[in-house]
Amino acid sequence: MNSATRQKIIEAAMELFWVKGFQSTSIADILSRTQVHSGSLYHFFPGKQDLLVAVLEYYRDGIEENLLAYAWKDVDDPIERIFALLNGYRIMLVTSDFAHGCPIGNLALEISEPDPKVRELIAKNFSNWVDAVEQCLVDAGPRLPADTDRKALAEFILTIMEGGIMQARTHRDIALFDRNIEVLRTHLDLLMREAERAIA
Amino acid sequence: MNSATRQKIIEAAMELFWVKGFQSTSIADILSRTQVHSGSLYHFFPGKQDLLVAVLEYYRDGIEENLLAYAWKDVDDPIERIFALLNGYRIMLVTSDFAHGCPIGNLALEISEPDPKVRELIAKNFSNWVDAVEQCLVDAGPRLPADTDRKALAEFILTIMEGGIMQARTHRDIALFDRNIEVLRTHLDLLMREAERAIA
DNA sequence: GTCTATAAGGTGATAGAC
DNA sequence: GTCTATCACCTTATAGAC
Repeated sequence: MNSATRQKIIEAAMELFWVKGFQSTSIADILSRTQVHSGSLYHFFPGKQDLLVAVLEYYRDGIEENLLAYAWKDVDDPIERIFALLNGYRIMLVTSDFAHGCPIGNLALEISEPDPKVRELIAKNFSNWVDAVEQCLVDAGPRLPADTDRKALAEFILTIMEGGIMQARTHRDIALFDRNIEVLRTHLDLLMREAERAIA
Repeated sequence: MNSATRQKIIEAAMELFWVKGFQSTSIADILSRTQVHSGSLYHFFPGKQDLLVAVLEYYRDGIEENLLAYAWKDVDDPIERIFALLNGYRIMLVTSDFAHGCPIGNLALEISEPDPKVRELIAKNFSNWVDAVEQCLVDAGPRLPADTDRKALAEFILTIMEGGIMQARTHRDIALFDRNIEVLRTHLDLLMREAERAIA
C-alpha cells in the first residue's frame, strides 16, 4: 500500500539517513521535517528498521531512472558512461560541500549488525550498480582484452567510487577523488592498449 | 598523563568502536567491559568525543609498530610489502568473520559532522597509511614508469583497500576483496611492463 | 583517582480518541 | 489514517563522599 504520507516519510528519511546516518537520525527528526505525527509514521512503519528497509527498497527500485538515466542521457560510449556515472558522484560531493556521500556506502559501514533483510538490500544495491557498469564493459567489446574479467573490473570500479568518496570527504578535498579517477583512467587506457596490441 | 585505567578505557573503546561503531557504543558498554566506574572515565575524558579523539591518536601513534612492523616483518620487496599490508586486512576480515573492517574507514563514514579535531585525526591516519605505501612505490624505483604519480597511486591503493573491505563485508564474501586485489595486481603488472618497455 | 547515586534530556514506541 | 498525550527506557554526564 502506498500513500502520499508514506512517500513523504520515506523521502525525508532518505535525505536524513544520507546526511546524518541511520543511528544519528531520530524519529523526531523525521517527524519534524515531514510535519507528520508519530501515530501516522508508526501506522506505516512498525519500527525504525522497517523505515530503513523501505528506503533501501526505494534506492533499489530507482537506480535505473534516478541514477543511470540521468548520468547517461548525453553519453553513449560505454567507457565514457562509466566516467559519467562517477562524475555524478563528484558533482554531488562538490555541490553538497561533502555532506552527501554515497548513501548506500554510508549505510554499509554504519550498520554493524544488520538484520539480514537490511544487509541483503545493501548488497542488492551494490550488485545492481556493479551489473550496470559490467554491462558497459561488456558493451566495450574488443576494446578491452578478451580475457578481461568484466565483472571483477566492475566491482573494482565500485570500490574506487566508494573509497574515493571516503577519502575526498575526509580530507574535504575533491582532488583526492579526482586523482583516484585518473588512476582508473590510466588502468583502462593500459587495458585498451593491450587489446590493440593483441589485434596488431 | 597516562595510567593503567586510562589505557584500559582506550583499548575497550577502540574495540567497541571498531565492531559496533561510535554512535552505537554507549558509555555503559565501555564501563561494563572495563569494570571501570563512570566517575573514573569522566575523570580522564570530559566527554565521549574526547575518548574518540584519544582512540584516533592511539591509532595514529601506533601505525608503525602495530600495523606496518607486523605486516612487513618477513617481506622486503617493496611491491610485495603493499600486498602483504593488504593481506593483513584480508586475514582480519576472515578471522573476525567480517566483524572487523577498517577501524578508521568505519569512523570516516559514520561521523557526519565531526568536530574539526576528529576529522583531522581521521585524515592524518589515512595520510600516514598513504605515506607508507607511497614509500614502497618510491622504493620500487625504476620498476615503475618514471612518470608514475606515486602519491596518487598510494591513495588509490588505500581506496581499494577501503572499498574492497566495504564490499566484502556487505556480501560477507572474501572473494569480493580478493578480486579487487587481483585487479590491482593486474594494474601494477601493466605499469611494470610499461616500465620495462621504456627501458628496452 | 575511585566509588555510588542520580540528574536531565532524548529515544523508540504505544494507547486510544477521533 | 491522523492526532495528542505519554510511557519506559537508555543516554551522556555530574555531584560529592571517600
